Amino acid sequence: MKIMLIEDDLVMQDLLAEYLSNYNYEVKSFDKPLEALEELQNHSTKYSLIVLDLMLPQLDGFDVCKRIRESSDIPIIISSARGNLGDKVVAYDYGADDFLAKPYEPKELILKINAILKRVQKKVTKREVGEFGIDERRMEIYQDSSLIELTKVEYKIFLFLINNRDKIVSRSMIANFLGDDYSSDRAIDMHISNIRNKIFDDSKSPKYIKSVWGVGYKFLG
Amino acid sequence: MKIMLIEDDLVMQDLLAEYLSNYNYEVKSFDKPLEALEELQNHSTKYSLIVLDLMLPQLDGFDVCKRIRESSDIPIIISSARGNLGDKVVAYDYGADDFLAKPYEPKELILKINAILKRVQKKVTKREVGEFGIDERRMEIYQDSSLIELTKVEYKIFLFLINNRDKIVSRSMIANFLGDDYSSDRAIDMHISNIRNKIFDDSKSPKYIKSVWGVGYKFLG
DNA sequence: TACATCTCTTGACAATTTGTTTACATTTGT
DNA sequence: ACAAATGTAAACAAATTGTCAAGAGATGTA
Repeated sequence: MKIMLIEDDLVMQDLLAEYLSNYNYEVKSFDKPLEALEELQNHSTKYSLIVLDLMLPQLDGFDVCKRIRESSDIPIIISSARGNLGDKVVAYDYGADDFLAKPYEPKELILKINAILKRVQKKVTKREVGEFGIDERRMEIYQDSSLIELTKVEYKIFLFLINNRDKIVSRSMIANFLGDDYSSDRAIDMHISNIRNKIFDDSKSPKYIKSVWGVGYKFLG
Repeated sequence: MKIMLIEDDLVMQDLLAEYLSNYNYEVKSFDKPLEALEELQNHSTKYSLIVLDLMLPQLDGFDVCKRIRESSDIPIIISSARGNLGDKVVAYDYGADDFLAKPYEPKELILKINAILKRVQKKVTKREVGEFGIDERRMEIYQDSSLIELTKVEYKIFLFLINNRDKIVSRSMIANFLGDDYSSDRAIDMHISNIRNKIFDDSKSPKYIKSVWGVGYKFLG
């Protein structure tokens, strides 16, 4: 589970990152909100939750919150030294999911994170797309309620395709989604081929994964 | 994705052009607004977005904004050294999509561009032109709600024609639109011929794609 | 550690699909 | 009628994809 931490106080940043990592959360910290926003543009799906500090340089924290909401529904916990009611109201108004007044016990943060993730997980985990069932928490995909035995990379690619159903997804988008290291086009083709086999799809007359010549692949929803 | 940059400060121009190109945006810069307007008259469909600086010679930036809006809906981001509220209001009033007060971080510009394009993309995807339905996200064109199976180049050419409906489009404009490498006139004719077949059009008495002798082609809307 | 096993990537090449050119018939404008 | 422009079938060239098989990399286990 990956958490984005936006906090300009570097000491605080380290502290929280360390603390959260003890609870098996992977933390990526940003002290510059613009960089955080940029990261979200490209890799928003990587993060499960954002912890956002209000006192920031460059940009007002509320603004950051608003901007995140423009393109994503990731849960946001706002932390601020100003704990007055007005700030809280504004924060919720801008789409924040919870508010934490500084100073706070790290444990409080963990509790809130757990609570929110639990709430959200229930909603997000387990979905149905056509005849496929997706259980993100278990990293499992079912076809007509029977489990498809996918490897990790296959799972990720298939999930990515499903999440972009009917949209064309280029190989470089897939490679990018898989991580920062670039897989070759051929490697991705191979994964697609293997996935197709496992879901009994046929590249010539595909029912699920269509090749878009010269562009990429498309999951037919 | 191509962006038009209207900015009279040449240093700034270069800086931004370079920066944007790092984000895979192709930039065409203009320091003279009149030239920009002229370019838009002829090739407005090439551009996805305009970044317009207010402090310009010859013509007031607001005026430029207004004039662009007379003939096109391309998103406009206005950047200006005067960041006061009045300017902002006027800018929005003239149809600008966003406002950026100088000095600003290039990153902010990127974020705004991404945000706007995303917003617009959603709206633009799926349109109807005559009996044709266009779904740009899926890269698909339908005729009377049945899918036309076009190749990549055919798709691009047909889209280009549709986007210029009732306007005459020369072969060189098409070649230019396709990319930097030039296709021969004959090759384009061939594509047109193939498209015509797929949409059941007849070159002799065309219902959709008319040849304009000595000039090019025209999509009849 | 050493071994078996599973996973991922790569090279290679055939099969396929797409794009361009050639060649010639046809049409158009003067 | 003539030259220039267009239409298109067919041949050709180029690009992309599918997948086998081999090997590199991980992971688990005795």
